[in-house]
Amino acid sequence: MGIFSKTCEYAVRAVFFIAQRTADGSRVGIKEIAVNIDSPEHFLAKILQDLSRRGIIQSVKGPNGGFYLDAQSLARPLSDVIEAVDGGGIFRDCGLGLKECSSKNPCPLHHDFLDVRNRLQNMLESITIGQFNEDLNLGIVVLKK
Amino acid sequence: MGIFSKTCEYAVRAVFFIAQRTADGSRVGIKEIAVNIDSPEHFLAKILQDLSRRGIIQSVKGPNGGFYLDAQSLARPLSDVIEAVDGGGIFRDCGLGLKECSSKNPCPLHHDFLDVRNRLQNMLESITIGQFNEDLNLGIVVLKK
DNA sequence: ACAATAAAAGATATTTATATCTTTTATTGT
DNA sequence: ACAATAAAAGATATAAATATCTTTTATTGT
Ligand code: FES
Ligand code: FES
Repeated sequence: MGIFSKTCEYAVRAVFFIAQRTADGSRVGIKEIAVNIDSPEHFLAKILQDLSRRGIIQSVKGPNGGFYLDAQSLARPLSDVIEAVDGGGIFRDCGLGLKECSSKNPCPLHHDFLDVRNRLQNMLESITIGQFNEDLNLGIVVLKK
Repeated sequence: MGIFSKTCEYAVRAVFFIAQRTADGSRVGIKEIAVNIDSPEHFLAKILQDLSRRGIIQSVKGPNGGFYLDAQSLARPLSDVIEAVDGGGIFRDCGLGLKECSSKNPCPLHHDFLDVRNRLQNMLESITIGQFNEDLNLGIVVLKK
């Protein structure tokens, strides 16, 4: 596994995809999302249900229903998705697994980890969910393969 | 889980502990290591067996036996331990889980991830297993609690 | 009202990571 | 040779992450 759990990777890819596909106010269904971000459909459904309950994404049932993002959601920092799915541990926990990460009783790598973690956090807090819509449209960046 | 697997966290903590405890040429047993880095003994044994097979740490059986590190091992970069336990994925894989991480078909976060990953890699490649012995002796850094 | 649609929810299955226990092998000192 | 020691190896066990399948609920258009 990488920096995030697989679950979280799916969540971020899905959220980016929904952002791009529903910029015009339409909705996109779970099947279409799953196919386009290359994720297991039913598993992704669970993930998106959870994000929907938390208000990070929006959804409507029934015909013409699906997932979408309102203006507020599009403006959210990506870190909100990470926190919702994986929790904030990646931003805060000791890189060597000590129960407490503190500059009082630091592990040998505390100083270095703090730096890497802060960079990661700053990066994810300054990226918004909607900011790649255009690049995705242009094919400059991709969400599968 | 954090940036590394739990397995890998145990491995790094253990390796640091062995380095400190055997700087005088002695050996340290699995039980003592486990207690001092707060890890499950038998599980850690498996991990250290693997590191021993790979030549990253040294061990001898029998009375006065245990784990230790030769001069070469003390000088190893910490990245070798990470690579041995978790594989190099953390240094190379796409942060969003795309099968290939490439600047040709990049994910939206490719640029940012590349930076974070490279920093992490540089950091772990420039840290040696033995370099915290003194800080550990002085209690400036710790491996448990 | 009704039928069709699509997400939500519930239940279950599979795989991987983590952990424990037992037996074997190598080494040492007597 | 022998008994004691400690890691290595083997066999299971448990927990968590990942994945699939089925049933229910909300919404829409007719
Ligand atoms: S104590 Fe380990 S990263 Fe802070
Ligand atoms: S393609 Fe995603 S990090 Fe490089």
